[in-house]
Amino acid sequence: MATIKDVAKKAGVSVATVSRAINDKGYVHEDTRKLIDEAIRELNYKPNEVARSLFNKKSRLIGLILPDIRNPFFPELARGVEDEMQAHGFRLIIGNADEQLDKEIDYIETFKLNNVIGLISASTNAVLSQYKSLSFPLVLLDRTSEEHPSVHADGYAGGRLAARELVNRGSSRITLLKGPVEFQTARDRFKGAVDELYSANVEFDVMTTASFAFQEAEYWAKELFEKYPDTDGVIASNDVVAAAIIHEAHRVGKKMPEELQIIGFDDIPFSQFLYPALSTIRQPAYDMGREAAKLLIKQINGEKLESKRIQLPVQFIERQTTRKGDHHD
Amino acid sequence: MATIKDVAKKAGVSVATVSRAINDKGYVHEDTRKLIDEAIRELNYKPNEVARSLFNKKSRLIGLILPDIRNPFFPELARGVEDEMQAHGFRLIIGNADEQLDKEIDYIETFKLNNVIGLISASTNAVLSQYKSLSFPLVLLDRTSEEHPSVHADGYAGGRLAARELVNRGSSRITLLKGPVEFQTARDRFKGAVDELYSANVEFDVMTTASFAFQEAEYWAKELFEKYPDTDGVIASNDVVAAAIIHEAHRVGKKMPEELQIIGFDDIPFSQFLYPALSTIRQPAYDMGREAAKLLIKQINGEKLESKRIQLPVQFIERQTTRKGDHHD
DNA sequence: TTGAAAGCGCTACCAT
DNA sequence: ATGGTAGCGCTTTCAA
Repeated sequence: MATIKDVAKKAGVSVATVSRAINDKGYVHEDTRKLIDEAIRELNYKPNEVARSLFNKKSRLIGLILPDIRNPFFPELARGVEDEMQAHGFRLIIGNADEQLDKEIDYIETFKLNNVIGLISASTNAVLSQYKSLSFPLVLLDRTSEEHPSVHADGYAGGRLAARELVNRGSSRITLLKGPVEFQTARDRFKGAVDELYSANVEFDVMTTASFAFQEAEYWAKELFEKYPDTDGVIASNDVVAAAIIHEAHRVGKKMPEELQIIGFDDIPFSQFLYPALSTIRQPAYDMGREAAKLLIKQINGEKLESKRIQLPVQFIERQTTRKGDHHD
Repeated sequence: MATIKDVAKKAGVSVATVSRAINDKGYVHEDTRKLIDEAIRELNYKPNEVARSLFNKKSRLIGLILPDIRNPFFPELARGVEDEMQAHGFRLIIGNADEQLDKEIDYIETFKLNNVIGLISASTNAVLSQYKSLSFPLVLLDRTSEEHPSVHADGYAGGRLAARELVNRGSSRITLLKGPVEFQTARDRFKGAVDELYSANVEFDVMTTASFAFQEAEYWAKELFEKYPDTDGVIASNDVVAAAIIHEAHRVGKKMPEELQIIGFDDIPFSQFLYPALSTIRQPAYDMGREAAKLLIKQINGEKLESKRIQLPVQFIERQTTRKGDHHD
């Protein structure tokens, strides 16, 4: 690979001048610049990012930590981040924490040691001391905390919405699945649903699903019908769990949506292909990713953030696991 | 962040000695080492990867290029790669090419400029000249070429198997979906199915699905039933497409598996949750990822590769979109 | 407008 | 067994 020295030699100038030329800093004569551009092109020169990074203590790399790359919600977030970053000349490197604390810590460490210029984390353990001692900006995605800027969907409204739709469509013995308690987002959804159910004066049971992951979703589904065989409406903790419940409902012979209504959360691409197609509360994952990226870029550029906590609206997506409602809103 | 200088000062030795100590190279007295370890711990020193990388022209980073992070097959590959790499002290950075050539090129460039020590690519355009001029080893994953070591599943056998199962279970007007022609893997599957169908002397139509992606899957499904309304057996190009077909089949009122059998390819986690649960040809994605990682690590360590093309077996997963067969194998 | 030189943090060579 | 030092490729003073 050609270095800046090669370029300098070829153009007959010093490396300092070349450096100024590439970075558009300080003076460089028009003619000299031409010479340099020419040399760069001929040698197909690309500045060595590592050397730059060593000097600047900043690369052009952005780290993104995902808690579980297998849950389709997160790849969608990643795409939003990616597209926005790409448009601004930053490069994204993704780390999959696999819901394991040590992996997450490893990735943070890797990102630090490789001089990322910023970090977006959609992962579990934002409370971690690891996140405090960062020398670069951090944005929380699909998570919140007091200390860091964040982007998340309105889980509380989502919870209320899910409950309201279910009630309006006639479920009266509702089972509310509560996601992992560590997640603020999961708690928000839960609280929203509880509040709505209380105020509508509808009976409901609560079951905790201690994870959002695939492997366990089936287990939660089985447990659900064992514990609450009479339930006629389920508010699932996310679409993956909802998918498992639909599957199990078929197995135990429940008719959907006649005998059992189900509402998911997320609206992952697969939900439309389920049978019956899953009604769900949609989080605008792609947009959330983009917003998080924008927030991070602002910080990198040293701009003031007008809002540190960006909350995006959710939306009820009506499909086939809910009945036609008589409501109007 | 503490540097090697700080450690040296604190331990009262030279940086050279510290360097030798951390890297276990050359002599360093037991007592000195203790001093150094002590200093490292007190300062919480971590060697700066960027500086190391600048000198060595090698980082500990492995690049992984995925063609489409939204197709659940690829995250599964990624996890295999990740786990194996982690066990060997390498760090994985994932790039999502999003099936776009320029993004793929960008990622290769980023990886180069950040001195990755090796690259695994599951992406489209392995033919690219970009892949030729690499200064670090490359392993192709879910792809093959003559020039580079690769790991892939036995698509040909998979195609045969899919066709055989469908025929044995009584489909006689089969529609064979052919994936994107650029992919050797897609061509292999196709060829396998064609060969089997010919030798079984069964009628079949061919429809090309020019992508594996979600957004288009629904379109292929609709096209399928418009063009071939009488088909009673579909060999889908992958599970995502199969999911869309199941969905569409419900819409047009086809009973599965009685009137229509479907076989997918991949066995992504979601397939078990479809209704009817999808029968499919399973690729051992996680293992493929691990094997690719092993292959890359061997190359990095300069070991000879006994086999450059690793082919993993596929397997028929019987679920509900195929009828009970009368066959025995 | 340009260039010489120092230095980012680390490793490796060569002395000692 | 240890240390001084050059140099990886780049940017940035500072002088010219």
